[in-house]
Amino acid sequence: MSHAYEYERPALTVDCVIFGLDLEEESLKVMLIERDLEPFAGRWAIPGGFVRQGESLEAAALRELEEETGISDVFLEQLYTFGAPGRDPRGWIVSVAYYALVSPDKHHVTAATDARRAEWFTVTKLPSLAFDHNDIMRAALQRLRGKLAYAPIGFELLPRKFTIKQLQKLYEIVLGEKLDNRNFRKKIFSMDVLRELDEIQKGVPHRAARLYKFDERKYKQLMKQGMNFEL
Amino acid sequence: MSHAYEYERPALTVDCVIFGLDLEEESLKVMLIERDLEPFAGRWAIPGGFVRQGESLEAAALRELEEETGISDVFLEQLYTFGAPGRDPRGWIVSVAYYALVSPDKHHVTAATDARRAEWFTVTKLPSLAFDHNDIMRAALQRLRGKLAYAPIGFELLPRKFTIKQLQKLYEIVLGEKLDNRNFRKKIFSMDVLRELDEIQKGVPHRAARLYKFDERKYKQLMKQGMNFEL
DNA sequence: CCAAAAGTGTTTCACTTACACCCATGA
DNA sequence: TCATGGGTGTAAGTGAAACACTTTTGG
Repeated sequence: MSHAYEYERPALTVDCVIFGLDLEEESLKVMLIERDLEPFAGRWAIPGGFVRQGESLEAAALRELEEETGISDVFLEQLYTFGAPGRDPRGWIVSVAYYALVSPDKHHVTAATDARRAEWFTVTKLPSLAFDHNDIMRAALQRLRGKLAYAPIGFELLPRKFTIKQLQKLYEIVLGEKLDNRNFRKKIFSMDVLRELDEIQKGVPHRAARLYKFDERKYKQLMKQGMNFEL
Repeated sequence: MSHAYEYERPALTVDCVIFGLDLEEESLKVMLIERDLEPFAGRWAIPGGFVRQGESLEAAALRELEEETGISDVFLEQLYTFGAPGRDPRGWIVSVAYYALVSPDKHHVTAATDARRAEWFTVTKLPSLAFDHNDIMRAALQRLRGKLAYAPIGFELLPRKFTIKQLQKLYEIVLGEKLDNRNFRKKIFSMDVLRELDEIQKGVPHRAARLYKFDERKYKQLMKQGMNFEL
């Protein structure tokens, strides 16, 4: 590790897999951008862009997110860094991948500031993506599925006020398996991280469900006391 | 994402946290290198170096590992990428951190090819490290502890042939808590991923323990069938 | 009053935990 | 033969899984 300047330097990008939930059609979505330039013009890709000097990686990811989709203030976590030689035909480009979880409250979506098309795709029906973005997507899905079980990140995909059924649906959609509603309720209530609201669901043609929100304060408290979230 | 060349580029390094186990003194170790150049001359740091063009990140980490410590053929996994502005006073340097698990079979160690001092440190007694390497170390430890519980990576830290007691000790050392030996045995045997050898421990002044090895073949088989490793 | 989803209790079974003694070996 | 760690069985308790009916509301 002598001088930093003896070496060729890669270009550095961040790519951000943006997850959203469609509760109506009960599917997990990701936002993709249609490339207008070569290479891979016309192909869909994970939104991303170059990191600027003086900017942290996370800041770059947040900036790209905002610029390309108009989305801000979301859950964001670093995923993995992709640097295989040849992954980008333009040259040596290393990409730090992030994933974001966007609640339906914030699907202002498709509001890309530049002219590129941005669209939500159902994760089970993805087109073949540009670059090594299929790999990135695979990694992101694996991480989301894995982490959902032991970290309270699912709430980031729901509206701030949600019903237990919606929460259960979220788990069923992402994990791809049916869950027993009685057991699910017992488990989630036993963890004592939900705050029951005085409000109920509106506009449903049947009995309305009670609304809840995730009590982050209580969650952090319990974590300090050594509880562990698991679903 | 127009032209890759409009932007400043960071220098890219890999740093590799090397974990080893000392079964005699029952402690978890990491290998550190004493810096001979500014910045941080004389301080201890996580071994690492610049990524070369045409080289994958993992290949760079393996190369550095080999060059700096003489260690090869070990478990290696990407950890996290550190890119905070100002993390390196020499300029914009982004580092992809890896961690490696080295079995005592391979502690040829301290055989750094260049003149720098390399030494094993007990993780609970680390000096203050150069750059943001304290953060990297924290992340590596957290990952190791977390992953040990649900992935069979502990075996990477043991000799190829080991006793159940040694395996248990490993878990105790890394997780920092005593485990009940009867329950530990029951659990590990119930997972059916160990192959019992016809060999026993040598050179102990008491009853010799049976030796086992991790049966990776069987493990993969069971994983496909949906079993999940957990300790 | 009917359709549709919300919400609730109990039993069974498996797994985890806690705990103490005999066994085999080398010196 | 004794000291040292290796190795084993069982009972109690806890949590997960399986399962079906009653309640509420809007139309």
